[in-house]
Amino acid sequence: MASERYNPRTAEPKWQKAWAEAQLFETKTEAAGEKYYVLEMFPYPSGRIHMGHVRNYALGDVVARYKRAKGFNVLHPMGWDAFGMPAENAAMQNKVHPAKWTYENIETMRKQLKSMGLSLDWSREFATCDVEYYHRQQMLFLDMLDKGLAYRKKSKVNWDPVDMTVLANEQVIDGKGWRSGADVEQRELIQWFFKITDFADDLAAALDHLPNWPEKVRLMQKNWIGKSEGLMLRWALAADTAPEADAEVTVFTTRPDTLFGASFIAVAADHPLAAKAAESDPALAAFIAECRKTGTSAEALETAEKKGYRTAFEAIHPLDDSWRVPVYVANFVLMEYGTGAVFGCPAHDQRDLDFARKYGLPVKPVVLPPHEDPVAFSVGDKAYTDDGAIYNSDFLDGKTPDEAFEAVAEKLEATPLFGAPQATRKVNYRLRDWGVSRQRYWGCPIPVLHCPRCGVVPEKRQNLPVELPKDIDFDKPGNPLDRHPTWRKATCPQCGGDASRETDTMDTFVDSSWYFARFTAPHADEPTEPAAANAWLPVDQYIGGIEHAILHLLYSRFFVRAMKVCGHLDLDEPFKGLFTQGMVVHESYRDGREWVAPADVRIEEIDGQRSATRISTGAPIEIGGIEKMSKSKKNVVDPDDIIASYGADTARWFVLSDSPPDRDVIWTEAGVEGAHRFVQRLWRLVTETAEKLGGAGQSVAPGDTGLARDIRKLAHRTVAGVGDDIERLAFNKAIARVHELVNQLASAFGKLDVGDAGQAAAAREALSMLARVIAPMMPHLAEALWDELGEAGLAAAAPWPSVEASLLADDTVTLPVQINGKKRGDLTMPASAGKSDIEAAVLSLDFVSAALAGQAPKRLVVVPGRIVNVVV
RNA sequence: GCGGGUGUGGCGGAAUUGGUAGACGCGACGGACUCAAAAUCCGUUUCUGGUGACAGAGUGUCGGUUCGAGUCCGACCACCCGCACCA
Repeated sequence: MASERYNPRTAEPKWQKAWAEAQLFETKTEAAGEKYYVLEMFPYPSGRIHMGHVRNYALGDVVARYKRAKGFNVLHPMGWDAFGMPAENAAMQNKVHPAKWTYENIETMRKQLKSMGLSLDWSREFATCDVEYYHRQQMLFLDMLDKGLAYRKKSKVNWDPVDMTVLANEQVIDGKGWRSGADVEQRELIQWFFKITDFADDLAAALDHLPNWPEKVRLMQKNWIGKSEGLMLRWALAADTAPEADAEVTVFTTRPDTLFGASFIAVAADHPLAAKAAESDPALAAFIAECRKTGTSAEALETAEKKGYRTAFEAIHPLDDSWRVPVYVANFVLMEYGTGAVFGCPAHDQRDLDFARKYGLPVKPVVLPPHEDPVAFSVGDKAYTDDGAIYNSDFLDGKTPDEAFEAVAEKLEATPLFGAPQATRKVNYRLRDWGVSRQRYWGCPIPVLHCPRCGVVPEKRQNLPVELPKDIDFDKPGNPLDRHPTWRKATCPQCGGDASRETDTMDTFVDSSWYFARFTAPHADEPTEPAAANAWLPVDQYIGGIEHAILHLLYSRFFVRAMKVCGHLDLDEPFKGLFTQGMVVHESYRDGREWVAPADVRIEEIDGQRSATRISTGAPIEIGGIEKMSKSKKNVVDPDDIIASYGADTARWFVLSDSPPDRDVIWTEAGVEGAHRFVQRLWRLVTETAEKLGGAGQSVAPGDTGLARDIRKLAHRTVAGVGDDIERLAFNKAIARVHELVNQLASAFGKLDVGDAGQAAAAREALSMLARVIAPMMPHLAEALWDELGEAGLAAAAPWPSVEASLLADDTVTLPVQINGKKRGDLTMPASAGKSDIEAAVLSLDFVSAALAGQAPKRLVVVPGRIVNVVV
């Protein structure tokens, strides 16, 4: 019966089953059609999906379903980013094995995702904690080791002495471990690194060739890589101040053009020269110790005052050996960047200026701003960092800073100091190599052995995988692999003697750096099947949160380069198109200090004043801000509840409506209800009209006049518009168009004459188009409508409707007519009317001749198809 | 501090990139149907003045370019995001 309400609870599982049985979404690499790879960032199996997932996967599914309808061979896989700390935390807290916890979560979340009706190829599913997956990751590691892209070095880490583990920077809060609350120590450990800096230049340069990435993300990555070109510049220390002959200090500078403005050298507290000076100066030793202390808490640096300590050393100016500058140890110089030493030019660097003012050092300007008088110009408390003309600088006078840079570089490259060039050109990056060692259990074991005779030895490929032991205890802090009774014991592949396994596991960012490649051949013995990887990659449209703008995306870009070097694929960039979606946010509610979940709150509006009460007690509740859904603020809405009461289509439609997908979307109960009303309205419109039509209009060509033509125009225009909008990922606009179509069809169908075969056929065509146009967004309802309309097959397999171009053009155009730029009326003309026809018609309009009052217009602007402006 | 972005009705947001500002949705108000309610349908809804046709103002603020500016240019204000002693 057509008058029945649409019931998603019964309809949605039915269609999901039909899709699965038809294996509609299982992709064959060799199938017909141009390839299109849509991927959303795979989820961490935390337990349940949240609204952010719903939005992310709804966005991707629209693209996947639309492209499929357009005839592309679409790859749209799903998997699980399944290694990581929460599983270990759960193990410690609930005595459940990380594997069991993880796989149970995956089970739950897979079911939830399936209830969304996503067009995913589940046959390619994997979790990164599957042995089959991390086995191949270990192969990659060995390949990278072989190519010199993985190596070990000593590095400082944040060490939590209570949990006995290494913490990431984000896990250190105010110098304390986020879990234990213990003071975090800086420890030097030998760690594994990937040589991402080998590709620093390419990673930065290639960003310019990713036009389908958000500008913002490209910029963030560029800043992160932080390329700067400069000189390594050696300064001799004056022999009478230095403890040994030929002593020198090397600085890195990007501004050799300001060398004549130098007034001091500053070295980091950890610099060898500082240590040397401190040997004979206890006060300096104390200063260095103080720097180290404040150095650990990163937040303190922000406000920390620039402090320095003057050593006895003096350096000789590279361009004037009669000129000496003092050497300071300063708290603002970083040992990790450049050489750990800088020369200060206070006039043209704010930081150097602050320092110079504090210690009374000379401030000599050497770059003259345009239109400034060289005699009068001086620097106050603001350094001049812009372009200008070099002056006060001997042979550099009159040059631009760029020219002066070159001149200094050339001269000093050719000047020997203690038998080597005084300066060499050098490109420095902010980017550091990627430390991948984690002292944890639930990660991919690093497949190497430590042999007392042979040292660090890679495990043999045929001995892989190095599997995680299953019998593990989390009773004690520290890495369970370290204290496992037998797991570490192994045989050295080189000498056959006893050796012990590496107990570090890999950062989980490694797992997610190549999963998109694995999806192209998820069951291959090798990490990839190069032919499949090359056929499918790059990912045409990648969709995920902005929070991964830097690390995940940069690491993936690095991995593709490393995998190319190792012969696993032949690809320059992993993601051709990137889209970063906004968050799902919700109003928060609180009762005093306690946060209250939206489900427990009733909202009322009286005279425009919204107020909230707790449903159970009737107590008033304070309405808080609109914030990211989070458990701590309890402003979460469970997708399961929404799908159970409204259906997946309503949830999908809602998260796609209104807000542009790159902005935050505010979840509101009223909005969901509006979406659900629309679902029902569509159902009613289609079923009632179909019933009215009966068999009328079947296998008849739609009419081309009157109402039939009007109906066809509406439908064809919507198809064209929605297609454009989806291509541009403007789903909110696509939805507005569908609303418009439904509003207009509803009114047109009111006048429908079922006896007119042309009209009936036009109505049929419009409804069939409507079903296909909503299919990417509301796939279940689309199937139900498709079925009601008596169409063959599944809507999900139906091609995108083709548009008749003749129906997009108008026969007449209505031009707004302005007088002096203000709209005063309309003029309707045949679309074919020329400029002179329009001019004549405009001048004969009543309100135009009234405004002209017999005068000729000063100007008559006619933009055909757009507007007319009469200037009087 | 540096870099980037955004400011449009009560709210989320449109505006074909210089051409009718406010599409579409939410909310609100009015009406129809109903004994009544829900659901549904129809209408109104930027502000000010007017019963009204209509008039005036209006896209953060001030100025400019243009026949015409939400859109371009300059200055300022507010908010958001990223980076932060990177030499």
